Amino acid sequence: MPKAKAAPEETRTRDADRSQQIILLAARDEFAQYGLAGARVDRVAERAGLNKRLIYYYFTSKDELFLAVLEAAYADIRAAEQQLHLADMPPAQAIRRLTEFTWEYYLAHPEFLTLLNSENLEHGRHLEHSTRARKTNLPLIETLAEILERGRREGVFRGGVDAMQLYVSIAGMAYFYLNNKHTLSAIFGRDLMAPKALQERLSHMSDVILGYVLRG
Amino acid sequence: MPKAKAAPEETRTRDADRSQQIILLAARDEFAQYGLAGARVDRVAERAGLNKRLIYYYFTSKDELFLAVLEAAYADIRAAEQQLHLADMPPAQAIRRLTEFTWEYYLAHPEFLTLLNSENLEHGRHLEHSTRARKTNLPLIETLAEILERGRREGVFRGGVDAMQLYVSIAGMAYFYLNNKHTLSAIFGRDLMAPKALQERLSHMSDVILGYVLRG
DNA sequence: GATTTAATTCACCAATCAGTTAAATTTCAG
DNA sequence: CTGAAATTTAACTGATTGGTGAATTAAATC
Repeated sequence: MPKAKAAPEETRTRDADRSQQIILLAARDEFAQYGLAGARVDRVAERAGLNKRLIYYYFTSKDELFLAVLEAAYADIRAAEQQLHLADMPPAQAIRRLTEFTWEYYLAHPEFLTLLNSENLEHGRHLEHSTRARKTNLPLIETLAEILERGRREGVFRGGVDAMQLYVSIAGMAYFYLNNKHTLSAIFGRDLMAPKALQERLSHMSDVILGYVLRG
Repeated sequence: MPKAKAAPEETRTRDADRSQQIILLAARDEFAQYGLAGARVDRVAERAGLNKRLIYYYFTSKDELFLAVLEAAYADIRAAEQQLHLADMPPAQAIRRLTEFTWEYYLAHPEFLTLLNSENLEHGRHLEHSTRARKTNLPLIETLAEILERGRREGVFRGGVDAMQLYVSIAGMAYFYLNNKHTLSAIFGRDLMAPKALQERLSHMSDVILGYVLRG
């Protein structure tokens, strides 16, 4: 980036931005796999193929590295959500789409779930000092509230539905299943990750959520 | 003082069972607070007021201690559920009661949530080797399936509802809210643990779940 | 009350970990 | 060309960690 002569991008031996990005992704995987306490900075360096010292050079400490990972994770999911353009859809379709999206995103990004767990285990102490996080997250609830209001005005949705409650329910139904798939599988003796099982779960979720918001 | 002939239980200075129980409770709190990786055996000993060596004497390793804690946690919640006698209630009341119970249990036992998280972070490797866990958990789904079937026969419930799906949804709606209360509060700027907020959450959950199972 | 057995304590690793020190290497503006 | 900034490296540290061998003490049994 900080250079453009004739052939700008070829054999970059040094690139601060790229190094930081590599560290961030390596750290994300490490934190996701082992949790904050179980993660090892040495292993992050190994994953990144970079020296450990560099991690401290760019991110100061393990905690600040974790915060950076967490903020990036939130930014990623909210950015993906905004790509859905829910506000442009008919209300019922928007809710269905959000449900599907949430399910599929959690399925494709299991690291998001464990990162959330780690942060909450520590009472959200990293996020507390992050104004960035709130700013990226609030728009979702606002959009959802508008959809609910629009649906109500059009007479297809019931009234009195709180956007945050609904979002937490959608997320929770997906989250619990996927986050706890190992214990649930062990306990109930069913393979919860079989394609058919995944399909059934999404179908069930949609039934529950749409059955709730749609006017009986 | 250390004597008891006629009266057997008074000032026991040594009691293997009691010590094991004390260790188990101390370990539960430690694992719940810090997760498996973050938990420290030295701190468990400190909490228990007993020597660390004793923990290894009774539980062999940190992992086996964790398994013991986890099995006890499952046994506790399933025992409490059985006390509800759901099978003796009208179907709709039983579902409502189960929803309330799940919410209140998670609220009163936050350690259950984080223990689950820890075990799933490690792909359920402790529970895998535990036949005890499956035996304590399956009856719940069987009971729930019977309730759903009874409700359907009586014409109050819709058909085709899978007991496991429904249970996961009930648990998930409670779990996500309570487990992630810190990040959700930080993000949405609402105190999710205020009495009124808690009441609203349960009310919402009941609406969603009963709205789903009840025949429209 | 002596002896055996079980419960508990003490003292101690060897390995690990987050973070640091100090210096080497590479890039590039001037 | 060169000096300084940017980037990379290896070696180290002080504290911590799960786990252990052996001694000690209380209770049960003889």
